[in-house]
Amino acid sequence: VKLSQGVEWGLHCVVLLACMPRETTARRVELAEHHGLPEAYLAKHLHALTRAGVLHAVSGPKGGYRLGRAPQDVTVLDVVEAIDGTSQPFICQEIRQRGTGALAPDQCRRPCLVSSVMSQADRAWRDALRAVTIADLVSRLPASIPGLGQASPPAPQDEPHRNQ
Amino acid sequence: VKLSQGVEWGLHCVVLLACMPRETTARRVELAEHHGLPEAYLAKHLHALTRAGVLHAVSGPKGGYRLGRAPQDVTVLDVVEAIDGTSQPFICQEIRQRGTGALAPDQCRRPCLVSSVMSQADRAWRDALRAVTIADLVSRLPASIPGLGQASPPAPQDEPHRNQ
DNA sequence: GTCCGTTTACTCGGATAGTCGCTGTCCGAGTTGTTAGGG
DNA sequence: CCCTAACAACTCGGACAGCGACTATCCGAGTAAACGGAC
Repeated sequence: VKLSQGVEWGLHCVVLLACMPRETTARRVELAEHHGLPEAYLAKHLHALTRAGVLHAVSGPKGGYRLGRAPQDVTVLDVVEAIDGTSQPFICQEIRQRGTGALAPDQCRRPCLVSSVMSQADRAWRDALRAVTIADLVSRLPASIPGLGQASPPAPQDEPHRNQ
Repeated sequence: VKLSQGVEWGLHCVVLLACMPRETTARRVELAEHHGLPEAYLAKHLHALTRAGVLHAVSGPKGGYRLGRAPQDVTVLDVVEAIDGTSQPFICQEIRQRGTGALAPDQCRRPCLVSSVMSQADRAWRDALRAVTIADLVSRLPASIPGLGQASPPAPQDEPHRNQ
């Protein structure tokens, strides 16, 4: 059981985008610097989120990312599946039909019990993630964490050439 | 989200051992050939199960593996954690305290919301696996799948030297 | 016949290569705002 | 003054190395049964 760290990055970025006013785009470098993340690698995950429709990317100047759907229509599961894939963690190899103790095919009409238990657990996990939306996370934020959109606009020339 | 295939092997082996009469040891090669699995690699997972106390290993002739506890006292989660480890799939990196949008330490008294949701989902997953014991799986077996312990004992010299 | 010591064969356990996917990084294609020139 | 067209800068998207974990395999340490000999 191992979960990609990109899921954490994607979730925080999506929550941050949901905190901003609608139709406002945030550039990739802004999201990266806001969280202290490598901007080049973050691009990979943001692209995956765009492919899944969770985010909407705008090219060119004044471009950036914004939410593809309303915050209450984006679940945590959507973000997780967009980044880590939709494949089930457990794939039954039907070892009950192999080896000296192989069962007859007619004995295997019903799915393997082991596979059934693992699928049920996986369903419980996904249901727990599907029950929480991005809007829920935003509404539960401790206080005011607008973060983006406060420090940058007042200082357009924040770090022009690093030495000045 | 990725699950080791060794979990499937371990679960099937544990169920098979639970189907045999108590105090009966099954050799590693028997378990491997019964399921059509590589015997050398299966050793790694069986050793992990032994380390966790799920299985009990006996060395020497007439040795082998047997259950370390009663079937109703061994949960599916025990097997999964023994093979895949007990570490949580999601580890919060506290990125909310990094970057330009870092929060003050006193703002981070409560755990990160993202981490909280992921932990809750993980708990649901583990609870689903903990609710099922090996005895439950054995009782739900379709018909009679004793498998092991029927072909070997009647033929003590099954394959003495491969050419005979 | 019984007991004991040696041998022997058999078991599991840990150390050793190979391969796939996540991690991390870079440069190019596409698009839009800007600007200069002409009408 | 207005329109048009080329320019330029900025954005995201896809292709390229590096590393760790799972996969797969081997041989050695330890143990208990079996056997032979002595009593």
